Amino acid sequence: MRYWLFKSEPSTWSWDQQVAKGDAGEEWDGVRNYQARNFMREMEVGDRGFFYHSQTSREIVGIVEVIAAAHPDSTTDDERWECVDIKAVAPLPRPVTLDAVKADERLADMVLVRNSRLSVQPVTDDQWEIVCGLGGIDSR
DNA sequence: GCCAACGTTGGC
DNA sequence: GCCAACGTTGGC
Repeated sequence: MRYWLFKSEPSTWSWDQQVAKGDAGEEWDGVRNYQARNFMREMEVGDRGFFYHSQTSREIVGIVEVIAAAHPDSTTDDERWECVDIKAVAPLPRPVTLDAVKADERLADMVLVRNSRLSVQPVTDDQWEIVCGLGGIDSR
């Protein structure tokens, strides 16, 4: 299993909205960036990811699971763009802020720090465990 | 609200 | 194929 990070502005699509979708999940649509799309193409059903709120709160707030592999993005006719479907798995008991990530030298290489503009990012196994630890959750 | 960083577009 | 111009993102 691989790990990822999904970034969203809460005013556009928030964790609460994701949770409200339940196990049915939702398309992670609207991505118009080749790097982000390519990462989604690599995803497999069962992969897990962090849900990150950009802009106003700037923190990792929950864990999601990929429930459908990459398929055409229903919000555009442009066949270049694809997306996966994800569902909310659990909130982090203690959201991990961007400041906390930056303050932890073990996380210095996270894409979130290195390339803050990329909206879909890979997360290493080590980074996953560290962030889960900071968030107060068992990283199974 | 500002600005730096980055990606995309289009003229040549 | 290069590069300037432009648009967007996101941290501050």
